[in-house]
Amino acid sequence: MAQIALTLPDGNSRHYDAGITAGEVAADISKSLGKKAISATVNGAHFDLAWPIEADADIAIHTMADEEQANELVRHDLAHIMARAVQEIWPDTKVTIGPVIKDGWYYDFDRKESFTPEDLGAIEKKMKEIINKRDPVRTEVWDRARAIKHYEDLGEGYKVELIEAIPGDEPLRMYWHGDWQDLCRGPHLQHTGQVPSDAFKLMSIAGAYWRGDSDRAMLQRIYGVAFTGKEKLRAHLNMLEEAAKRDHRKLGREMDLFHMQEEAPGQVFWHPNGWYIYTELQDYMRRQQRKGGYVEVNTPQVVDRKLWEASGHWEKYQENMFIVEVDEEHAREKAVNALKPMNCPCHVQIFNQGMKSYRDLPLRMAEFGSCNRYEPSGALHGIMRVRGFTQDDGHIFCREDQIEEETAIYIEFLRGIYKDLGFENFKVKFSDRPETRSGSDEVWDKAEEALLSATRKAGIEPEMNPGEGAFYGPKLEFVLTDAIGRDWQCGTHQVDFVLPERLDATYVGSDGGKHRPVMLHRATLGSFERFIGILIEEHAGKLPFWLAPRQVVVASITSEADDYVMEVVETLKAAGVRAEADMRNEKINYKVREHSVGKVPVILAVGAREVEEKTVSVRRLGQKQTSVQPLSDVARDLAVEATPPDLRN
RNA sequence: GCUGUAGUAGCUCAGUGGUAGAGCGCGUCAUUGGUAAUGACGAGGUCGGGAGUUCAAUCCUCCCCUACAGCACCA
Repeated sequence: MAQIALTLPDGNSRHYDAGITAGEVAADISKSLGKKAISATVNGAHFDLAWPIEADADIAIHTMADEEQANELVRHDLAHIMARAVQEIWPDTKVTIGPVIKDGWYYDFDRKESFTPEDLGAIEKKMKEIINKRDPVRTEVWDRARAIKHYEDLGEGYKVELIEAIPGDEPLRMYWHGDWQDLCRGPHLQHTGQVPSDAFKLMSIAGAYWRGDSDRAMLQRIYGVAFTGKEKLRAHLNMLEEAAKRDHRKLGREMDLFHMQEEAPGQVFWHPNGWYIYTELQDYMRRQQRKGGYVEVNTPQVVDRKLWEASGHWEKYQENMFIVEVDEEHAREKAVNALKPMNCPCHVQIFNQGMKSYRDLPLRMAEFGSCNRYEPSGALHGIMRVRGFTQDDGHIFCREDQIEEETAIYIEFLRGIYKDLGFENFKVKFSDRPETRSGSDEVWDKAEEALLSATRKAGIEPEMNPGEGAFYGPKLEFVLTDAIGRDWQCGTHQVDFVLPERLDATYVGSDGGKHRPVMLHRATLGSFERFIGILIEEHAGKLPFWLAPRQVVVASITSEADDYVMEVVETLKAAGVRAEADMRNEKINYKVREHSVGKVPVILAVGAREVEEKTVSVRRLGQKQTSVQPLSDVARDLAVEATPPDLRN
């Protein structure tokens, strides 16, 4: 029999017969490792202890102490155990797929009756029974025909379809958890008892389309979370509870920032406090854009469908547009308009006025553009995904050879702004051509290459998002996450060769001939609505002082201090600080609590002593200790903090 | 849009086939207090909307609206 050399992480090599399993290697190294081993990494691949190793390789044996591998195995085995539990309780249920995801797993089932939240308890109980049985996990390799026949006989049509969709001709791995069998690429643990029975929890039931296709069957998905130990599960559940407190919908109410109501789904009623944030941000962005060489414009809300037909949006997005029909009495035909769902076609109209020369390029055009989109009801989410919103939109008209430079300039522009707003780290995703698109493949080749190369030159290696581009061009997405870790695209930068063509934008080149400009679509915050939502969750409501809607409350301790309270408020206002007085007949404890809950960053308490000394007692949000300082010093310091970062020296 | 869950006072929630309750908030009065809730009293609800069953519906049935979780979508 052939001999193979396996190299351990410490550099030592051991020699074995080919076909030895990682489990046997572990046992050979030491008896205790043989017992504790759960899996192995063989040449970078995660191996089941039962799989044969056929050639020389680097090998590392894993135990439960290896968090990454242990979590994967525990979660993956739990997916199987849950599917088994469900089929034991409801044998008419069809199984489909059940992958490991962040913090846990899910499994999709097809069953006539719906699972109820109460069922989760029953499933959990059954799962614990299976774990306690310590059933062996067994693996066999079958050829495809046999596997297909097997599933056809069982009536598991989804499994048959899965096998048929797996490319190539390789044999398939079949797993058994006790008597229960599933098609699976593995790896797995050796018996169900290795899964901690107290470190998982079934979280929720939701619908999910088979193969992610909304034209196909709606399955029932059960989500679970799992860890290697009880403490880690508890910590995770605790984290979720904390994250729920940062939810912008909750804080929006508590801080009196905005509300939404049935009559205007997906649209925001901004209250005075929220509008402070909004306008502060807008003022900031306007300054940044002026500094960045943009000209600001403004375009109509209601625009004839002809323009949307010309741009291609009518064809692709008609069902997501608010249609405004005007039936003018003497008009020959009814005018059909749409509320502007985006600004690009309007910006091209401005570009098209008059004759542009290559000397005008790059032309950076910006608009705080209010848009309305009829988003599907299920997509709405607080102020993060809405039907009425305002983008900090901009379009850069430039020559092809300016794409890279403009992209590089833009990435730096965005970076500086995100940094000012407290986002040092953000994801960058690159989305290339989607299936349905405008423009020739040559044009797409050019656009994708230019965008990607500029991004890489900016020192960013984006995450690839194949097929997710806009219909007119590839895009870069700048992604921020909410309190519970969901991704939200905020900034974007897109190359577009198509729209200038469709809307016939031209400029006169140095050769005197007409040329087609390239259009770069870009938004930094994305929309004020979404960005403010993210901002609230990121800071848990404790916004940077300059963005805080209520910056200072001056609270009297006794009514003797009322006159002085007003003096302090006036002094602060004169210094450019948003200050308000609280002279209610309440105890200082009460006032401190109320304004702390309201996330006011600074509370200044004044009583007899402060009146006497012309001082204030300063209390910062989240801090317990206070300090007594001269009013003039405090006014000076807060004036600096109240200044937006781009205006400070 | 799809699957599931939910909608009772401004907020968080309890409750019942015989037209509703708590805490907080709000108002009035008393209290002038030193850094996360002073006390007493009081005012708030056609129980998301519509239809049906019933002597009687906030509660049961159906339809609709909205929200939440996930899926699909996201110019």
